Formats: sequence, structure tokens, C-alpha cells
Amino acid sequence: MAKPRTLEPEQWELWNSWMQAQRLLTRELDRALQRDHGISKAEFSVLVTLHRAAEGRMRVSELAESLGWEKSRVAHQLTRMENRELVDRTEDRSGRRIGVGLTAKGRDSVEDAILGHAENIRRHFFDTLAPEQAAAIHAWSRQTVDRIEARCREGA
Amino acid sequence: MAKPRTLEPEQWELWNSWMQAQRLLTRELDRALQRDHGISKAEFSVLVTLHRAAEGRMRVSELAESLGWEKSRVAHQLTRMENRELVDRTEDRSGRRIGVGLTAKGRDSVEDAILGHAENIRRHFFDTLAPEQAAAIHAWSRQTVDRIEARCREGA
DNA sequence: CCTCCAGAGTTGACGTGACAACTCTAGGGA
DNA sequence: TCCCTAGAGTTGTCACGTCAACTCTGGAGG
Repeated sequence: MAKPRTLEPEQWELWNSWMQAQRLLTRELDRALQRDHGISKAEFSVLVTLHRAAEGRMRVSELAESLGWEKSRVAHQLTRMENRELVDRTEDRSGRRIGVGLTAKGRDSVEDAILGHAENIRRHFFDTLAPEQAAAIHAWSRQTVDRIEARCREGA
Repeated sequence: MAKPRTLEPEQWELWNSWMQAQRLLTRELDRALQRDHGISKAEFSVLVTLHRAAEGRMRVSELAESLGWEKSRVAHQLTRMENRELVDRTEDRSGRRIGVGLTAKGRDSVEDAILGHAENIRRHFFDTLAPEQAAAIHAWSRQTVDRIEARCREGA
């Protein structure tokens, strides 16, 4: 058979260390964001996206589209962030929620966090990444994203 | 400055596509496990670890060590899995919990799931991975795991 | 005009993950 | 003997993420 039913030991080894490296790295970055800036990675993503928006105000659906998140995830996240006064939801006069924007506190938080986060990514990721490793990872990432997105589109 | 304060655009591009590739890939594998075998990735990890254990029975702390999880996470996971009758906890005569093992249902589930999961990893990961990409990724993974674990040890 | 429906947004339930506080017990000195 | 501390294991609390079900509104078409 050209397609063995299970993986070779060295494939398991590669797979496990790859998964673990990812896990450790993202946990590290998450913790740093929390410790140094008091926000989580999810909050950071939302804040950055809103911050990049031209008017600093977006529809929930745009936000979901832009983040690649499900709308319910965005709604839950916004509820938590509204409680923490990082964002506010604007309503039309009937009380229907129509858009989201940064509060002053939210704006301060991102602008503060974004430099530190970039610095951490550089330290933990790019500084130990040889050029051919970067090339390999980049190529693999693009392949993978394209392939899975293609499968989702055709499967839908 | 040798160390710029923020990342180059192509670095952001690499970082973002890498994060997204991870996210899509693990979500894909998770869903397949859930759909085809009715178990989650976390449950699968626990079941596989117990299944590999010589006597099929481990201490909670061994399990935590082997999975690289915090003990509280393991305890919560075991509670859920005990409710689903995938594992059982053994007690000494004073009622103190002393070990964990697979139930028959748990054993069936892993043995059933493991081939399918390996197949999916092969399809989604290894089949699109050129040998030199595999080598680069493997090298990077090992570096990263070692470095972060070293930092944790010294930081503690 | 009325109905129905598609899309936006929310909510609830549940599993996952991190962190801190707690209980219990065995073992090691004073 | 008694204390007491280290380790095992649990529990509570909170944030995150997914799925399904729900509400509301603005049209398109009868």
C-alpha cells in the first residue's frame, strides 16, 4: 500500500513536538499579554481589529468576518469586554445593537499592548528562527490555510 | 538598532498565516474526532495515554506528567470522563482516590479512534509536507520546546 | 396589505483550560 | 509523641470556544 494506515514513529515524534511547541509558545505569549497588559489574547485580537478600523467602529458581523470567528463567539467576547469596559456597543433608537467601538480604556490598552506583543513574538519566535525554517513554516502555513479553506468552501 | 521595536510586514504575514494554519488544522482534527468517534481531542489524549500504560492504570500525577497538563486540568477532565464512563477511578479502602484506568467502553473508543486519527494527521499534515519542510519544522519544534522548558525550569 | 424568510445579533448549555485555595495523608524531625 | 510540611488530589471560579436555538427586523413576493 502506498498509504500506510498509521504513522511511522518518527512521524509521531515530529507531530508531537510540533504540537507541543505550538502549545508552549502560544501559552507563553498569552501569559505575557495577561501579565504585562492585563488582557487576554482574545481581547487583544478584538481590540487590534477595532483599532485598525478606519472609524474605530464596526458591525459585529464585520468583526466576525475580519477575525475569522463565529458570530456567537464574537457576541460572547463582546459581552465580557463590555463588562470590563474595553468596548461599547452602540444602539439605534429602538435599542437594537448596531455597532461596536473602543472605549478610551480599550484604546489605551491596545496601544500599550501592541508594542510589547510584537516584541514578544520577535523574541520567542523570530529570533530563534533560521531563514530556511521560516521559509518552510511559511510555505506550509499557506498550503494548509488554502487547502482547508478550499475544503470548507466545497464541503459547504 | 539591531533589534527593531516592531515586526516587519512579512514577519506579520508569516506569523498570522502560521497562527491561522494551526487554528484551522487543529479544529479540523478535533471535529473529525468528534464526528467519527464521538470523543474530543482532550479525551483522546487521556485515553491514548492510559492505553499505552503497561497495566492500563496510572496515578493522576503520572497522567499529568505524561500529558504535560496541570493536575487540576487532569482532575476536571477525569470527572467529565468518569461521567461519560470512559474511565474509572479506583479507591483504596478508606475511599481515597488512588488511580485511574480505562473502562471497556473507553478501551473500545481509543482503539477505534486511533487509526482514524493517525490517518487524518497523515492526510492533513504529512501528505502536504515536503521532506525538507519536515526537517525544518522538526528542528524548530525541538528548539522551541527545549528553550521554553529551560526558561520555565530556571524561572521556577 | 400580509406573510414569510434570510440575515444580524443574542443567549444558553456545555466542554475546555488556567489559576488559586482547599483537604488529606504520609513521613521526618523537635 | 506531636507538629508540620510536602505532595497528591479535588474543588471553585473565571475566561474561552462551539453548537444550537432563539429574537428581531427589513425586505421580496403573494
